Amino acid sequence: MALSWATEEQASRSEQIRQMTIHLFHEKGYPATSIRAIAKNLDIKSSSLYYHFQSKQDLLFDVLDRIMDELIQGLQKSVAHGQTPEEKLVAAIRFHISFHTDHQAEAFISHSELRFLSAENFRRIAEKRKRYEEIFQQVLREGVEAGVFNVPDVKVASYAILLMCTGVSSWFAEKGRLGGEEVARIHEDLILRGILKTSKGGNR
Amino acid sequence: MALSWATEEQASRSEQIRQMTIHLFHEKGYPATSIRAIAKNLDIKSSSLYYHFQSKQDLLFDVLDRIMDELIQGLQKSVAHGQTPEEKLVAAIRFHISFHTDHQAEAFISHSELRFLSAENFRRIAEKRKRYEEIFQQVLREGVEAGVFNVPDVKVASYAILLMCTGVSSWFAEKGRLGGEEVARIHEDLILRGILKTSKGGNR
DNA sequence: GTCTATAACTAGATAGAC
DNA sequence: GTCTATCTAGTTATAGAC
Repeated sequence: MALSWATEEQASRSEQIRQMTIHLFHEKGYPATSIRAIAKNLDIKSSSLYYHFQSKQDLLFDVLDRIMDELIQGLQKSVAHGQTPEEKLVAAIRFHISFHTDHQAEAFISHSELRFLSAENFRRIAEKRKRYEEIFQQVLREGVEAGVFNVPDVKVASYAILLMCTGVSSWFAEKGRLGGEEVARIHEDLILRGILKTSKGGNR
Repeated sequence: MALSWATEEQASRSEQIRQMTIHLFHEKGYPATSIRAIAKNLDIKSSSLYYHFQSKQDLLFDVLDRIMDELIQGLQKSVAHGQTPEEKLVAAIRFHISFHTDHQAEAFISHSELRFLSAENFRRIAEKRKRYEEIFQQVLREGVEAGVFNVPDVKVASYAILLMCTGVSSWFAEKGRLGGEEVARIHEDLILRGILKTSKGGNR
């Protein structure tokens, strides 16, 4: 599945640059990826890249900002489909993991390259990351208030759940032993059994 | 707690270089950390650094290799203290989290800088990482065989547990709301409830 | 063990032609 | 929108003095 802004058959040059940037940032990271290398991979000269983006920092921000928008939009949409806190949580976990298996490069750099953002750009991305985490925390809180979740610390639990699933992008292999859906089911099971008040999570 | 090779009151120059390297790699990453910067922070010239290490790559490998040794040794020692699978798992989680809260920089770079190792150096570090993961997997397997753990996929479960706890180093703040022990307890609880066979019909 | 000096190279970014 | 050419500054690493 391609990201929504990349679904056009003929990707614009700006979009080609973004995709190549994501690929190379994933492979080598921001500092080790030169503007020249991005350009060379697209068969243009590095100076041409500056027609589309103001600076390397600008390109980093643009890429990360779009990934965050995609994440937030997708999570909101997924959670909205659930009725109960348990359904909402499962939907959230499923979305989070499928994003991390389907877009490994995007998911990886959305964490690893944060420290290369300028102070102001970091502030803007950190805000969106907080919005994303808060959706999870809200679902957990609803479950606690409804008396179905046993979560002593919503923030720590949300970090634990997010990081466990986020980590999938570091080991998941497209052609590995398990498919994305199996991986998602294992994680749902582990998490639900970890936080549900009854132990019905195990035999859903 | 300091790492064992750093307990001497007068750290050797090589050790000072390693500590500064860890600090700067954590802050900026390998490619963005210049040999000059490491040297400057120790009030020596960059050329002097080459007396102690052959190359920047050599320094990266040396630092990561020692971190892996410390992790493996510490985990083995912790697990050996437990009698039952459950005790062993709690000991393993406690060690893993305390390492990630007490040595945030070391823990962080032991993942983030892997991709900057040369092919041969990567192979050597990856082997040690595998050894570390296998200790966790062995404990989980013992629990399954003893009939106390409900873990449908030992590998995925080990990754989920490790990554959940590993992630602590990315958000844990020394002077934050929670101490390291509280964080560890919350994670132990979440994991144990997630995998313990507490009721019948837990299998899928 | 640390220094000065420097070689050989690569980086981000811009000017101006077409 | 892409090119050539170039500026300035930074990079790893080495040679050889002390």
